[in-house]
This record gives sequence, C-alpha cells and structure tokens, in this order.
Amino acid sequence: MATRTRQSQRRRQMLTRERIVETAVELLDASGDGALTVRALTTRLGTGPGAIYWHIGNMDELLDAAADAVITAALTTPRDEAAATQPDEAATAQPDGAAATHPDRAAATPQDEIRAVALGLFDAIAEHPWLATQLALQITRNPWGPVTLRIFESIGRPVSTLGVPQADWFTTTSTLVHYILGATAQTSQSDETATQTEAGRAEFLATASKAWRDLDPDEYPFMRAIADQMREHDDREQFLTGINLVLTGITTHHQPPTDP
Amino acid sequence: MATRTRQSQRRRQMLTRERIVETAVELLDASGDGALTVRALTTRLGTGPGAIYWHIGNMDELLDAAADAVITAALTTPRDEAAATQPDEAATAQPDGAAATHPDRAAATPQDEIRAVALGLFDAIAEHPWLATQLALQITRNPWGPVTLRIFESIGRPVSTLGVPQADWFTTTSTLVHYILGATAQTSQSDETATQTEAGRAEFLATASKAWRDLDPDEYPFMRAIADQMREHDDREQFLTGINLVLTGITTHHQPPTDP
DNA sequence: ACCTGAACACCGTTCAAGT
DNA sequence: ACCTGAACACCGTTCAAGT
Repeated sequence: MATRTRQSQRRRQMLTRERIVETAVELLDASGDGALTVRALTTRLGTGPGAIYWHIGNMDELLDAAADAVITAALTTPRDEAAATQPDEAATAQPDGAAATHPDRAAATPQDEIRAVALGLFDAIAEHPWLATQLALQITRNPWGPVTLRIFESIGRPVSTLGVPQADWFTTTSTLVHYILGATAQTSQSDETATQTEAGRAEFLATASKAWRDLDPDEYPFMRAIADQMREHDDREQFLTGINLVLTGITTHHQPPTDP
Repeated sequence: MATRTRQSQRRRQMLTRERIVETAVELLDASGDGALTVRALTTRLGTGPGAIYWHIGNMDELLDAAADAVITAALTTPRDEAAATQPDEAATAQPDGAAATHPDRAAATPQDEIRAVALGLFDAIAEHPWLATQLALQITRNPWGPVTLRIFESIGRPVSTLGVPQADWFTTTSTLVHYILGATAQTSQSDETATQTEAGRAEFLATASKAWRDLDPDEYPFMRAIADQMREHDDREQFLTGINLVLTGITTHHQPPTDP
C-alpha cells in the first residue's frame, strides 16, 4: 500500500534535530497551536517518542526551535519578499506611505529599514499564526532568548544609525521592539478561518464594531466613540502608522527641529 | 485534626464562581503558571472536579476570569497605590520625570493619567508574574476580549483629551496599548526568584550584559554595543521613557510646535 | 439546582531493551 | 550512537448517580 512505502521512505532518511523542527513547523502551520504533540510527530516521522527525545530535550525546546527557525528566516529574507508574499492583499490593503516595502537593494534610510524589518515580522506572523502565541510565550518566559536577541539586533542596527546618542540606543530600541511585539501579538488574527477572505474580515470588523457600540455607555464611552474607526481600520496600515509614531517620538526627542 | 476542621470549614461556605476565581488567583500567585490545575483547586476547595465544572465552563475560562479580576482591580485602584505597592524600590529606582505617580486626586494632565494607568499595569504584573503570560495568551487568542477592552478604555479615555483629532483616536490608543503590552510582557521578570532581591537583580543584569558582550561580533554587533546599557538599566524607568517617547510621537505628529 | 467521584481520553516524558 | 515501544504520572473533562 501507499502508506507502507511512504512510511519506509520516511524511515529511510535519517532522523535529525533539523528534520524534527521542520516537521514541527509543518504541523503548526497546518493545524495550529495545539497540533504539535509528540505523538503527532512520531506518526508523521514514523518513529517512537524515544527517538524524538534523543534529539530534543523536551517539548518547550522544540517549540522554541520552531519559532526561532521561522523568525530567523523572516529576518534574513530579502526585504522585497515581505510585500510579495501577500500578492492580492498588498495591492488593495496597502495604503499610502508604505514606500518602505520596496527598496530595490539596501534600505534607503534607517527608518525604511526599521519599517521593513517590522513588516517582515508582521507578515511572518500572518503566515504562521501560531507564531504570535509562541513569541508571546517565549518573551515572557525567557525575555532574552535567541528570538528576542535576533529581533533586537535587527531593529537596533538601523536605530544606531538614526542619530540618537549611543546612551539611548538600548531604550530606544526597546521601545520599538516592544511596540512591534505588542502589535503583532494582537493582530495575528481573531478568527483563523473567518479572517482569511476579504469578506470574512469585513464581517468580523462590522461585528466587533457593533459590539463596541452596544457597550455600556458609562463604562465604555471611549470604545463606543471609536467603534466606527474599528470597522474601517486596516491592521497592517495601523501597524505602520504606529511604527511611524514611535519613530517620530524618537527623532523629535533627540533632534529638535532645525528649521523655524 | 486541624486538617479535617479546616476542610469542613471550607466546605461550609458555599461554592461560587467568585470563590473559585479567588482561589485560582491565590494558587497562581503562590506557585505560578503551572500551579493552577483542576485537582489543585479541588483539594484546596474541598470538592470534586464536577463541582468546579458546574460553575465554570472550562480551564481557559477560569484563567481568563482570573486575569480579568486582577487587571480590573489594577485599573480601578486609586492611582496612588501604584507607587505605594513597592515602597523601597519606588524611592531608589524611580528617577526624574515620574511626577505622574503621585497625583493627589484626579490626574493633572492626560499624559499623567496615561503614565499612571501604564504604571498600574506594570506594577500589577510585577506583583502577579503569571499575568504576563496570561495577558499575552489572551491577547493573541481573543484580541478583543474583556481584558483588552478594559485596557483600551483606560488608555483611550485620556488619549481623547490629548488634542489629537478624533479620527486618530483608535490608532493612537492602539500604539500606546501595544507598546505597554509588549513592554510588560518582556519585563515581568526573567528568573522569578533571582530577581526578587536587589542583589539578585544586579547579578542577573551583569550576567546578561556579559553574555551580550560575548556574542559573535559579526552577527550581533548592536547587542554588543549596548551591553553596558543593559547592565545599568532599570526596567521601570525604561518603561516610562518608552511611554514618554510614544507620547512625544503622538503629540508632535498632531500639533507642530507653535513656538519658533 | 448543586455536588460527588469514578472513569475516559490524551498529554509529555522515561527507560530498559534492542541494534 | 541511535532507536524501539511499553509504561508512568499527570493532565482536563465527562457523566451517571446522589442530595
């Protein structure tokens, strides 16, 4: 039968840590957060649990490795891909002021580079929704693990050419990274299936908007006031605006306007 | 024996959803993230699992309720407490520009109110470390759940009196909230025990700083460059600086300086 | 309506035993 | 050195049965 040959084929290639991490990412991509179990791995790899545990210490380590692999790819990928991965959406959803997404070679300005890295992370999480949860967990449990380090380095590099005094590099970069992580955490997607199509997303926004307007006026006056903006907003655009807001804060804090 | 009487005492007061949530918070505070199990609840409440599931739908719902309870308390608490909860630290660690922590009545300026709410969340997470993980999980799994709503409302209210056009309220508030959530997620504490004492924290910072300096110079030039700042930084102070940076970005973006 | 407690399905992890 | 597979401890959750 086909099953037997596929299994033996799988068995034929040797089991490595790399192959386990690869399969873990596949499982997570295919079926989301709860799908990565040792047993799912063993059936897909045609082995037993002991084989897995020979190569990886435990489940958390594997989750870390999977997240690290995807994040590293997202951060080292040529920046153009970030915009190219979502072809149809990019055309409609991408508004003005997103010139950063198409630098032909090296980024033009540090700001462009920061925007490009941020969008790279944003898009990576859009492609791998489990990453949002995983990033959040890693950052709380191991705040200076390899993933956080890589993100800090990627954002910090352009920050260091931004003109802020070196003494402020750490705090400045932290502010940017923390915003990026907070924003991507919430933006991942509310309902994995409903948000896939454009119509489904519109419906979701309309529902949420209506829910906000129906809130208690005494307890939630602000949320009611912005219910309309909720319906009309675009996550990616809002994310970029936030980046620009923080960048404005950083630069104006350090270099008061030279022209009167 | 004492055990028997205590148990029957517990049994005597009726089991309510509220009492279950209360006990859940106690367990989480006492022993952290993994300590909240149905069985731990049953022994502590002197019941069986069936009794628990009569009052709460499932474990996730209980976790949500626990987080909601603590967050709500942190957001409605008179702002003074935020500074008062960490008496000795507040004296040393609190630098300049933190006048916001002691408004005698209503906050003086919107900025002060925003800082006060943010610090309230920061301190709540410092007191309940499991909140960091829980907040991160909730925001990714249910981006517009009650907890997020409450935080948005608390930040959005002062934002609406900041002078930015109403059309930008949602995006502006999002930027602030996302920064706050990202920052508090990472800041919770690296090693729960080691960071409790001042000496332990200093040692942790020194170790991390040294680790950064020992990184690969080609891969991590930036992290190496800021290793010193890591050793000397204070989380709370850095958090406040980040808030101020974002606030600067918001206000300068909307009201160009009127004086030349 | 509210609670009991045994039972179920499903985890991650271990480890003697094989090759 | 690398893998097998049964076994263990521990989860969340259900449900017939009681009061």
